[in-house]
Amino acid sequence: MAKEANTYSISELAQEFNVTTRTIRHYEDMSLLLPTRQGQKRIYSAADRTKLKLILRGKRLGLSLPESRELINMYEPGRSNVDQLRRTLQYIGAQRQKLSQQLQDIHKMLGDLDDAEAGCKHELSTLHNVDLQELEHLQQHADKT
Amino acid sequence: MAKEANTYSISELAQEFNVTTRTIRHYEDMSLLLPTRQGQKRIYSAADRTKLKLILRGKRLGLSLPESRELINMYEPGRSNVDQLRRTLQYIGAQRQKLSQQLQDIHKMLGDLDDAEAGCKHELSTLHNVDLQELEHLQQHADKT
DNA sequence: ATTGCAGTTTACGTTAACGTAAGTTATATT
DNA sequence: AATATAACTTACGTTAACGTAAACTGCAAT
Repeated sequence: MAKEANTYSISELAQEFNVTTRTIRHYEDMSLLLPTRQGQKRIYSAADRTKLKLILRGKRLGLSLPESRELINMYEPGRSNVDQLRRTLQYIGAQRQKLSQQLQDIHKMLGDLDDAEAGCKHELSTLHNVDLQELEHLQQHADKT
Repeated sequence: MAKEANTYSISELAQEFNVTTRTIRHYEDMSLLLPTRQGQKRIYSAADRTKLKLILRGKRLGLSLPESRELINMYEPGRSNVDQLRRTLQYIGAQRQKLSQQLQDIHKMLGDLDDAEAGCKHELSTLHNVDLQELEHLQQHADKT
């Protein structure tokens, strides 16, 4: 049984996810990540990498860092407290609501984009006709001289 | 033909969309809205109301105010410039990409929420069993005294 | 006339999420 | 040994999107 290292340096993760090392350290400051250390250097596990991925996904969806922290902690075990579990279930429901609202928003916006695109293309085509007319004028003018 | 007023005061819009008047004025400062005036007071048209709705939708999807401004301007006429139209089409495409990325993110996160919920409910059920066992102990203890 | 809203302007304050710079340390390479 | 490279800590700076406070202006009802 060989040792499966499967760890990452901070710059490896930074490269992979296209963020700065400062950003990753900031997430640690905000208690979203807690990599082990090798001397002074941070060593990130596969789990850490996944957490980072979740944070960035949350960011794309407009979550704050505390919100992402909540979600990450949810996915982890060891909350064995009934009240806390109930609160977590509440939170899950709330998040679902937000996401379904976002789904609606996205579909509406996609519709709007379709309309806008159609409008643009239409205008473009009429403008092209104008261009062609102007071009003909120019050519006639050129013919005359 | 009667006149259809269909205008709003700033506080009416604020109430309807659950934002502060400060927020609405801020959008004006950022050139997202440009209501007419009745003396000093701002008068918002139905079009202004729609714009506000678009801004807030954009906000829910993580757009910045300049981005929302772009989108709003897109939906309006009078850009009759070929280059500008092409750039707008580009922008539309980019937005679509972002939205489809968000769609993916949302579906993934919804899946994660399902998992988390299942985990929670499972833990809750086992904890309830523990509670029941403890309850029995307590009752037996109470019986003894 | 005054009290009380609803609205206005001006301007400084606040928070989140990093950016950026300066100085330090550890490891590897020439 | 010296230099480079990557990482580290500390700490002040920046930007967006408003919040908040202060002081002013109508207009309406008491």
